[in-house]
Amino acid sequence: MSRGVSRAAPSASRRGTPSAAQHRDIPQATVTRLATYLRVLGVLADEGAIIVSSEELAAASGVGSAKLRKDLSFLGPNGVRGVGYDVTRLRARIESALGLDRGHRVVLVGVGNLGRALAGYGGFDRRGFSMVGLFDCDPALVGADIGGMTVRDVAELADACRELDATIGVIATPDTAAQDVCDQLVGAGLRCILSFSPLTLEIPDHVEMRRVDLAMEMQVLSFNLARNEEQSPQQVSAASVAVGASTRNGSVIRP
Amino acid sequence: MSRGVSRAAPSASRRGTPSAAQHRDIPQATVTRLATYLRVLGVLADEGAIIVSSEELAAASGVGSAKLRKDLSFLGPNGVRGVGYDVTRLRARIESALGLDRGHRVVLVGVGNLGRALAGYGGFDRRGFSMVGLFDCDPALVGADIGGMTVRDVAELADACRELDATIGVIATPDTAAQDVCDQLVGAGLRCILSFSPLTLEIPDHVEMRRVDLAMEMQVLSFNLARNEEQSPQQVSAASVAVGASTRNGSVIRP
DNA sequence: GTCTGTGAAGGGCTTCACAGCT
DNA sequence: AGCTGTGAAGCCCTTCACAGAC
Repeated sequence: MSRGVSRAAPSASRRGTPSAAQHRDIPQATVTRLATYLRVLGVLADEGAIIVSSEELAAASGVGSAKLRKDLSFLGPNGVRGVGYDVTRLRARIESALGLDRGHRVVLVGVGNLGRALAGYGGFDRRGFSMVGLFDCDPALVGADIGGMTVRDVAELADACRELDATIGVIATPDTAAQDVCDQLVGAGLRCILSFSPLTLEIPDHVEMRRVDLAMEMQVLSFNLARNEEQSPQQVSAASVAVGASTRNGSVIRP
Repeated sequence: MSRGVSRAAPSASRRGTPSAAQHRDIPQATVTRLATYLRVLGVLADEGAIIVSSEELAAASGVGSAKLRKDLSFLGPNGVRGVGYDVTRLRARIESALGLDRGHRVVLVGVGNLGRALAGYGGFDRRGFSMVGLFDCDPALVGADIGGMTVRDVAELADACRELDATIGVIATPDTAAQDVCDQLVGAGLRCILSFSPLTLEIPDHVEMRRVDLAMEMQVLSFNLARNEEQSPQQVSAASVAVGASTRNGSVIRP
């Protein structure tokens, strides 16, 4: 994930100012789940919930309640003992911790089917991201209007990133173009890249990159199936078919 | 991730027959990386590589060499000391371990932009999956031809799954339809589901599910950016910009 | 009594360093 | 001499159980 120079030193664990020990000490695994809690809280808020307990929020998020409380405790005290968490307050707290209150501006490169799916995905705006630029190298697509935005030529990419003040770049191009696009995004000063190419793209250490590899997800799924079948060899055991009560709409407090 | 009944007991750790201790004891984290190694080995094979060392394969995969060797050791001895790994043999070994040699048959529900991107994604066939059915509920889409396949009505889903002998179901529908489609897939006997809905879908314990949440990936990215900026406050340090030598095309042995 | 926040115990994964084979 | 395979040490994360606030 880092180009050259043996693994970026994992040192750096002493806090700079005692004021903002916000980000550093949160485990990576917790960060991933915070994003989940945030989404669930959004649903609860839409339903009009005001207070939610760790048990309820955990169930709706698919984790254990102890884990959830531990996760939230990294952000400092958030709830009221004997009562629960204030939905609105907790949401704001997590958003702030994840850095979503800074209004990220996203550029997307590659408007094939995947790119179009991303461009049209309403979930981004709702979660603090705004799509500010679409790019492609296909002359037939440049100038086209997709979801209210005009597709620009990828040749303008680097300049446009600066001009648009983009903070996140998304690569949804064919594999052959991925590294080149990546280099351009990095060259333009972007430090956050989300790639849908299965290739291991090379980036300098200061750039943060996440990769979503669709085929890989299926492969992991395939393995887990094999593992499960080993456990319960032939047939699905009757016990595991009997499902418990759904946790949808628990006893969340409403106005 | 499991519906009802407090967490499936994590017991079950004794091996059944000593013959096939293949699947059980492989750590989840290792499984994820095996999928990565497999892809990289594919590239190496295409380039004509015959033997590869742990150092080279690790670098191309973006992990440390010790970790790679440890990962591979879970599959038994695979290499030759003092030499390296036989590319073809190792590939076959990993494919077998991941259960990819059983020829998974995939049905895809929801052929919007995302669904189309998945249907047209060449990477699946190349990695042991074949798309056998496309479904949608939109009458305007049913009957349409996408990538050589005819879109069928989602009403036929359950029957078609059995008839097509599908082993993996992919949900690429809007959120509102996700749980319903999921229930149908489970009802038809599928035990492997890949969902692109951010919702926490409810499934019985014997079904394996993976979720890809695009907005969540961006949120995690956002946090990591914030963390990095705390480390090197204002400007990118000059040291981290200096990138080392690329590891592309190392000294892999060719014919 | 109820539900949060947290120290402590436990388990799993990573890293190290080297024994062992070619 | 070179590279794999692996015990052992260390670290991170999860889980448990309960103290503490309301």
